[in-house]
Amino acid sequence: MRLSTKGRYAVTAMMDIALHEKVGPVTLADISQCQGISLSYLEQLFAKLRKGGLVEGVRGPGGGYRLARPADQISVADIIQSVDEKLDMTKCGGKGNCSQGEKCLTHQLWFELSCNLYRFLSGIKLDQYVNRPDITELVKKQDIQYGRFINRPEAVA
Amino acid sequence: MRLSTKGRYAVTAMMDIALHEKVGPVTLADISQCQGISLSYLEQLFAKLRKGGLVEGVRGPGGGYRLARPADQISVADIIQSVDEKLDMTKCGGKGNCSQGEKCLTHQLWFELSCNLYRFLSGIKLDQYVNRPDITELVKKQDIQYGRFINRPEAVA
DNA sequence: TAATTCCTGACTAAATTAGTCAGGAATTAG
DNA sequence: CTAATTCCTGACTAATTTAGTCAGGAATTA
Repeated sequence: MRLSTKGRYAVTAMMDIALHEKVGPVTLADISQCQGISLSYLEQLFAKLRKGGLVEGVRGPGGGYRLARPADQISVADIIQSVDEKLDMTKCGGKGNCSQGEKCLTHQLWFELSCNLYRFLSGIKLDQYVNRPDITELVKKQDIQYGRFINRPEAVA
Repeated sequence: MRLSTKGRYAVTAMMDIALHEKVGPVTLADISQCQGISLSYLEQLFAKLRKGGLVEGVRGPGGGYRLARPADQISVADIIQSVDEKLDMTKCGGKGNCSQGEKCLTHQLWFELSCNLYRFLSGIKLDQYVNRPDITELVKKQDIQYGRFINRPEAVA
């Protein structure tokens, strides 16, 4: 489990989708513009998120991405794991052969730390932020600012 | 706050020192050999740990590094922060000007997540592992395996 | 049929991580 | 005092990861 800007990008994008869930699928072009992430890079990340079973793509006009399961069943850990592949922080990848065939001195340390960190990040689900009034208000403002859904009046209603 | 292999190296090295605290200063050469980290890279990391006030260097024969304060006052967060510099995960660095002068949609999200993560990692202190019998036993075994303190019989006693 | 959007793969650039090298400064043991 | 040990510094290189670019194809809808 690594925690870098790559993971932040992924979580940010997923959050954007979750926050607009009721409106319909969200295009990568919108996310790219509003969150300031390059479109092509988003496509790389979403290839992984799709493989991870977190989102579904909807092609054609009016399409975009939507969550593959409810927001209360998607955690920050799920997202980071999908894009960062590695799960644990032990040197040996959990095999326990880090030091001349035996477990190294810090194997247990990292194993436990990984577990705790994973448990912590698993506890944070997307819906925790979606259901917050202060956040949803901010979203509305910024959607207007960026002219989002300007040619989809049915979406806003 | 980033969490990468660099941070793992730093924590691993610090743990090695903490686990041998009673024996005396630990040399980077020993850490390098036992933990499998390049000596020169360790020197880079320890330059930062020293600046961060976590360790003190002792020069000359019999020297090495020791903790600058008790092990129960050094957290994993302290160590990672020392080597990875960045503290928070917001795009703007906490300034709140991420989106056209205003806070971006996910500013609050990352701010809070950073706080929580920091609180979590701050809670894990070095002494939690030093005081565990299973770990200290492992250390002894491996010190013999690597021939550590072979010319310092007073240390073992 | 044309526009939209996902989707794929190959490529490049920048940043970070990791390691190398050469040498100097402080300290201690002999 | 001398030599060995160890920290300490800075510049350099290599590998890996992150980020972005580009070109084009596939599915869908208006």
